[in-house]
Amino acid sequence: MADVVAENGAPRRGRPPVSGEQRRRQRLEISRHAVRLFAEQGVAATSGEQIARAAGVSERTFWRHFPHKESCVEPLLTRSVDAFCAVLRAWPAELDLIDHLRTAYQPVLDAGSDDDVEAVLAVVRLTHHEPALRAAYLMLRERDEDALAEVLAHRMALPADSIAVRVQAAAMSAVLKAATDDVAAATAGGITPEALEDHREHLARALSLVLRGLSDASSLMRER
Amino acid sequence: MADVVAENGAPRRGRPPVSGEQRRRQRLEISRHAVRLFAEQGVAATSGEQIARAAGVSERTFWRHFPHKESCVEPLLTRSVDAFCAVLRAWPAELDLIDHLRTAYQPVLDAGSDDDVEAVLAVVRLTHHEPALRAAYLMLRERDEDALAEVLAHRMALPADSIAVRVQAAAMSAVLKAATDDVAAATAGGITPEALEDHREHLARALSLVLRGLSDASSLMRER
DNA sequence: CCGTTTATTGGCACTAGCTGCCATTAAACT
DNA sequence: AGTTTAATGGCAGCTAGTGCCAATAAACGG
Repeated sequence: MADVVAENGAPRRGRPPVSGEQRRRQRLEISRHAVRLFAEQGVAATSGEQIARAAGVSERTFWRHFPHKESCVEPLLTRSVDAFCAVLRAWPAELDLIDHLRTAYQPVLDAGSDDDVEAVLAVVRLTHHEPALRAAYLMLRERDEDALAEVLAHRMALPADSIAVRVQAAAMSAVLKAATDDVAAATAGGITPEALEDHREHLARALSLVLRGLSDASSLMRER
Repeated sequence: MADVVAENGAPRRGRPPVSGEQRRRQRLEISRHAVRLFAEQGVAATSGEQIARAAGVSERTFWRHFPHKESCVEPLLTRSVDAFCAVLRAWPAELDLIDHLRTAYQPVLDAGSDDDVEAVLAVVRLTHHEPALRAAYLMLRERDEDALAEVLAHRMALPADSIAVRVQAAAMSAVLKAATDDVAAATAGGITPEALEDHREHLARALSLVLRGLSDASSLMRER
């Protein structure tokens, strides 16, 4: 029987490491419990032990999955930004961004179930009262900004670390953040399709405005 | 002799509370020691007790001044952004931003002594390896974004929470962040006047580009 | 100079977020 | 069953950070 081999050719033996996919699912599951508790009783009042118990794992393994308490929100949040990046990646070269978003972007919904959408919005709302969560949120957004930059770089046929791309990615990210804060506030009393519609339209308009202003990036390329 | 009275009219007695100015100076002084230690031996390896000892206060009062270890960098960093805001505030209505910056903006130098400038840049460099510091840095930038928004709102005669203003402030803040990261990297081996010149020119160009794109904000005002 | 009043400081105990270490269990293959 | 490696759980321990109270400092009026 053919041996299972690692990429480097060494024949693997013993229990195989858990797949990245499975690990992500585990983290996501814990994340859901953590966010629920955070929303119910606040971050400070929620202990790591409590989250671990709710998620059905030992405290020790909980800390192994999440280096800080606040990073519990990460798995939930990244999903929604990943979805946006995917939409961006699928943006046809000839189409106006605003039109592409109107047809391809389901605001936060791409992220997963309705409960997850509500959870994501709840976290965003929480970040306005919980500084620790806000910090984690901002860190996440900056990571996602890099992902955005890669997509833009590919589209503009420029290096991802060029100034033009970085500025554009930063501007888009800023718009995305503002729009997300808005929709979170607007849906505080419950999610309505209208609110999401507004959000998409709103976002599409602001984004294309930003891109229009920056698309003339040639003048930026002279620098350095 | 006339009694010292509080704003509400109640005659004040006993030891008066320390002035905000004095408090800020104290925090700044501690901040300098903390940043030096962070740079020398890393954040994790620097304990609150150590910072307190270096600054000549008890650990307890240290924690009273700074709720978290990482917030030690705040006093130093805010100074440089405050300086930028002041420059923005002094921006004459008829002048092009790029020209105004060329004459009025001394990159990070407005902030204080040469040592402080070096310290600010050192912190920015540190944030790239120390996640906790990065998070604090991002929080700070977001606070400063609000200050920026107020300046812009006044200039554009729009409410500070209007979408147009917020997007513009966010875009400017993003540019400022990227430029700051750049100059910090460029001066890693020592500060040269050329590097600062480049930085200013660079920043001025990117900023006016962003503003040009967004100055046509009327289309944004239709939303909502 | 002395008492009174209030603000700040320092000391100490204590909670909670995390980490390192080791024993135990689980999942593969022979 | 036996071996090998990965994941988990339990426990000790360390540090960041807080609450509480005593001590000191800075104002004032006598």
